[in-house]
Amino acid sequence: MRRGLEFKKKARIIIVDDNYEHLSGIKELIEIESDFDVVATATSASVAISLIKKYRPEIVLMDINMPEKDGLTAIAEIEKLDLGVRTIALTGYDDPDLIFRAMKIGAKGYILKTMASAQLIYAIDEVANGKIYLPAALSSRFFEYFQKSFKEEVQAVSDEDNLLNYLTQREEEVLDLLTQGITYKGVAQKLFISETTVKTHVNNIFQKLQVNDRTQAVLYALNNGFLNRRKVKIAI
Amino acid sequence: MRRGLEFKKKARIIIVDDNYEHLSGIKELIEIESDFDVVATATSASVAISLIKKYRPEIVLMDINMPEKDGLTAIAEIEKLDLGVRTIALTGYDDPDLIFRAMKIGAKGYILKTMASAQLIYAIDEVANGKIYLPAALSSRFFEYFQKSFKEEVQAVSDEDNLLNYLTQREEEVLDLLTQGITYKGVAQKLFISETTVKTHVNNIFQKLQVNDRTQAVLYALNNGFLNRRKVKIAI
DNA sequence: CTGTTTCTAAACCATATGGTCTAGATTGCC
DNA sequence: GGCAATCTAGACCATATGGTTTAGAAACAG
Repeated sequence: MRRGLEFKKKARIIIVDDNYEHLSGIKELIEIESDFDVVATATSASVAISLIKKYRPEIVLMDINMPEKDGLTAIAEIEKLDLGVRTIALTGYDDPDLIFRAMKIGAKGYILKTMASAQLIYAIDEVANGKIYLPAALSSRFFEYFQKSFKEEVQAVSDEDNLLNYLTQREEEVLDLLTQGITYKGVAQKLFISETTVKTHVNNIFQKLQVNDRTQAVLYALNNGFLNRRKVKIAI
Repeated sequence: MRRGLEFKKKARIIIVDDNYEHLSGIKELIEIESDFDVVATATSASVAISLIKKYRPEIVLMDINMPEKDGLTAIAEIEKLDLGVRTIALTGYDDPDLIFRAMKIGAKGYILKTMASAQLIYAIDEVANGKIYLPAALSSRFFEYFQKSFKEEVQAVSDEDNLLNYLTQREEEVLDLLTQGITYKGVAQKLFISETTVKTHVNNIFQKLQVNDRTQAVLYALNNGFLNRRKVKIAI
């Protein structure tokens, strides 16, 4: 284990939960069952941000379900501060969308309140040691969601009747340059051909892609995975 | 456990590895230490695809590092077939990029060859039961990579000196229509203003975005999170 | 009230772009 | 050899696009 006694430093923690009873419950739990140091607590996200700036803790336990400013936004803000603070999301729901969003904005862990206290301690320990911790059950949910959102995109992109497949090599080169916002003249120079030849290619491209102008051609190309067919989009 | 004896069905498995010794090693391991049914094996991805179509297994163990057609491409193809086959990636490397790409294209698990045999069996079991399984260590790596790629995009997108921020509301509306490949005339009709007004707006947009034509403006907009600033790109 | 910003719109002009047709050279295939 | 596809390139024309300037109306801030 890399966290041998010689390296062990009591991780300093701030807990945020709008429910005061939960808050003190978690605080006590941590103080009794671990050797972490709860330096502060907060019942609102805005207060929490100030406390974080002041105390610079290693770990923040953040309840996601809070009125006013919600936990996700708070996590995003904390990440933006870039203080090296590692945040663990704490919530009652294993909603895949919540998990996905939390991990996306930079949460280093995600724990359900219903989980055993030992698991909470373990999670804090892992995250304090630089790892990212997501319990297997939540991890599984995350990936289902993750893959689903990709699948929809990929299908749209790698279709057989992608009109881009009908382009000749030269036409692809021309389109490639068009997607960089280069004029016909520029394309002609880059490819060492005359401008009229470029125009011929472009017209053929338009017909093959069934569009009327360069902007539409570029949009078609980008939306159908032309430039680097290995790129896709994901909704946050 | 949901997989009580009454529901247990011997999962049928196909193993793919270009190294024949590894292949038979894994096969034996599974046959001895579990009650899964290895219905076929293959030493190349193309053969594997045929076998999968023929046997319709529940699980495919796919080596990622293969010559000719690599495992990732194979997994993508299998997913495209949409036969309900669940694929587990098997490799020697815990390269985060590999893990990310494998999970993105739809692998339901990712196991290192160096891992204990019990873990392989466990993974197969989990995946056969409809879950997605990624060992904690790999999961951690995945998320680091995942978050890093998001962080870069988010920074690029939500930058203060994003020239898009200088656009007025009307200019944004015009640009929005431009990014849909609509002509000036079309924009004018949609916004109920004259074509010359559109031109004025467009010219202002060009100056603010420091570009010379609509294609470049559209590209700038797309690359800087104009359309739906909550969308980002990730490389597979 | 005055200056600023934004949205509107026109005139004028130059050039880039798009549509269509024709055609030679090259390559590869049957 | 001959056909098909591809890349090349020109002519010709219509229109869309881009650059610049000017200017009125409305909203808003100081």
